[in-house]
Amino acid sequence: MRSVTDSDSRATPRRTRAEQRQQTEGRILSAARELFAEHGYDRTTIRAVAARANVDAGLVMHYFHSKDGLFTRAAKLPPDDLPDGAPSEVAEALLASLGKRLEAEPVASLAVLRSILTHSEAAEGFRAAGRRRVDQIKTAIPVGDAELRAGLISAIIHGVVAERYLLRTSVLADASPDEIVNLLRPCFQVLVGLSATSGGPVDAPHG
Amino acid sequence: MRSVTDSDSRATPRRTRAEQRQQTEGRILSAARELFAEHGYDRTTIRAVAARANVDAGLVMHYFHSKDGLFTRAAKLPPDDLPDGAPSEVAEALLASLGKRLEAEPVASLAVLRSILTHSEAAEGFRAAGRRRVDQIKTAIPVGDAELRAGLISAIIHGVVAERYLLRTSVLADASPDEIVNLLRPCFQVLVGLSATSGGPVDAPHG
DNA sequence: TCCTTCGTTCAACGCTCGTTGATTGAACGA
DNA sequence: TCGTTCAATCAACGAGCGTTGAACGAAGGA
Repeated sequence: MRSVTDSDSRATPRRTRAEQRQQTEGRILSAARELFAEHGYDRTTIRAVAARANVDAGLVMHYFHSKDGLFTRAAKLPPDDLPDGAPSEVAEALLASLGKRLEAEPVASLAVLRSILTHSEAAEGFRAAGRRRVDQIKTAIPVGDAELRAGLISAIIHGVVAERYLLRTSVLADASPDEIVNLLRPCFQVLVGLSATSGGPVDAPHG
Repeated sequence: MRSVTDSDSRATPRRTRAEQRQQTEGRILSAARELFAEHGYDRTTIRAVAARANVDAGLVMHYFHSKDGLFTRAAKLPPDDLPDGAPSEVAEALLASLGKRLEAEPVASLAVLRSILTHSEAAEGFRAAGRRRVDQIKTAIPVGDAELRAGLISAIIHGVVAERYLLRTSVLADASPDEIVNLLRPCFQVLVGLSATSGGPVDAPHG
């Protein structure tokens, strides 16, 4: 219950300036990620971020120059690369990646997702990531409408994640990741060009 | 290109008070729906709605009492009832309903959808509608995890609609409704409990 | 006709927000 | 040790917002 980042930032004065700054910046970024994920860009106040990070609002401005700057830094996502290969492998890789996102809340990713519909910068970043994903999937699907198929898979993933974590639709919020992944498996297989009943592990319907 | 509701609300003074009021209210509601759908709840200003409706902001308050009141009225949706029956029929009905929503922008529905992630009232209305839909679908699916299956279908529909109209992801925004519906058909059939290749019209893959 | 009703406008209040600039005091380099 | 750097605070500005209440003028009823 006791850590270095306690309520008073000057509790342990035995730190170099660089350490101090890095630590404070980190605290601000964590607070920002949480609040952006919880309330979205517009409803998240610089003052609120500062308060959660035990810091003055002016300091947030000093470090990140603007609210947009803070969001850009806080919502920066590592590019998720799925291995290309046979369609069945791609389908399984997509399902595994989805499963991982359903195991534990991906806070930074939720910060973007929550703000996507009302903040143009978040939307643009999301579209760019979507294009990358579509291009990756496309190369593994040997059909003419590969782009649309990849786009649909993307839409399904984001729809499920959004309803589970942002909207907390009870059905999806309570389900186990495995249940969801198993039900979605035939969908992904079909969209990837496979028949629904061939290739990859297919579980019997639950219950 | 010419209608009674032109820029000047006093252009045709030959109207009774009730007509006048109803007309102005309608103009305000249309403007509100458009702006809520375009920018979401937070970024839509009462002043902006009033300006688009060629009316003073105070009048909007006078008629709707608050911004929330305006949103509630503007975002009121007619309940979409899909016929219950055999799983295959339900799947087709869901696909048809999706197809309709993909043919023409459903503005009122988009106003809700755009505001869902940041406005709690919109979220609650959405969840309620979702529960109704899930209950409807559930009765037609004879398996144990019917609720989750229905929830997934819901999530897919909203994911697709959101990416097409709100995010305007190029792949989904440019595709024809038929292409989307046909690709999604096997997914819905599987989720509804059918095998992907039996029952209902199944098109050959496009291209 | 006169008084009431009501659609509509206008100016303003109070609040919150992003942002700024001055200021303080401790860490730092010479 | 002394002057500089820089993390951090504080008070304030200006803009935009939802909301209010007074005021005006045309429609409606007696």
